[in-house]
Amino acid sequence: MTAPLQLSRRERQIMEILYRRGRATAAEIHQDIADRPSYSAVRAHLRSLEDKGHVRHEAEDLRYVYSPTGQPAKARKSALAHLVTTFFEGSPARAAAALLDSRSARLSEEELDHLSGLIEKARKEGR
Amino acid sequence: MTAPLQLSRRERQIMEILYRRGRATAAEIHQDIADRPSYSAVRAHLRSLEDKGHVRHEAEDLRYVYSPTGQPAKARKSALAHLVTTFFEGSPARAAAALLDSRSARLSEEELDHLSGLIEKARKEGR
DNA sequence: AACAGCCTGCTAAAAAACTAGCACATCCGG
DNA sequence: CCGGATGTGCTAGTTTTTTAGCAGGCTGTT
Repeated sequence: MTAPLQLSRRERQIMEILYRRGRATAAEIHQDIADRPSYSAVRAHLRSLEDKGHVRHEAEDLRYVYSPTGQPAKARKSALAHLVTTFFEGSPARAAAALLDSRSARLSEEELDHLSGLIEKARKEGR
Repeated sequence: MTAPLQLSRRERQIMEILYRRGRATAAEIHQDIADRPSYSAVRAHLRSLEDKGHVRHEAEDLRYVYSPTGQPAKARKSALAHLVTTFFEGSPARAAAALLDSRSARLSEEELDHLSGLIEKARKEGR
């Protein structure tokens, strides 16, 4: 039974920060939130997210450090899949192409090599 | 002055369907919504989205056909950027690598060729 | 013309999200 | 030992979101 991804705006903001940082205290999250609400509000949301099972905390150094319960890998994959179906007609290739677009990002030599390698691998497996 | 993406949960659902389909009637959107609300509710949201400038409609065949106002390309780019910073530490290369992962999708020969081409191009421009 | 079917606009009210602030605990420096 | 700084739990209130349903328009059919 996986957590039913139906988060509100604030909850999503918080989850995203957590995914980005891996783990964070309420104060850190509060800091990171763009449209900053009250510290209190953040804490309340964290508790609520914990209730719903999206987040867990461990006491550390007198305060709580929160982290997402879901495996980051899973979350990543699911987010990618969602984006691909929403914006790229379900085609991962198109999404990848958009990422490779040189206008938006320049990749290092190593990264390019790595990607080439992946493509080669895909070629072999496809055959 | 572009529309400030501050949508509620339902509004987001609707916008995503619109991006996915390009254009759709209220009934079609209603159909597509996972956690289905009332038809009436969908129409209300559409009107509200139109007020906020996220959506436009044209009368067609006695009913309204809605479509996103924003350029799809812009939306795509922004969604990608957001996802990359949230889940891939800001590295487009890692995101691309995830997309190429053969376990999640097998790409056609043509797609692979195309991607190789893009990588080559990036190599040249990087130099 | 009267009706059913499908559509829109609108509004009031229910539901959910969001928030502030209090009460209480711990730690630390004076 | 006493305040200030920082933390949490909780609860009640406000604001926003989400919803249903009414009123009415247009079409085509009988």
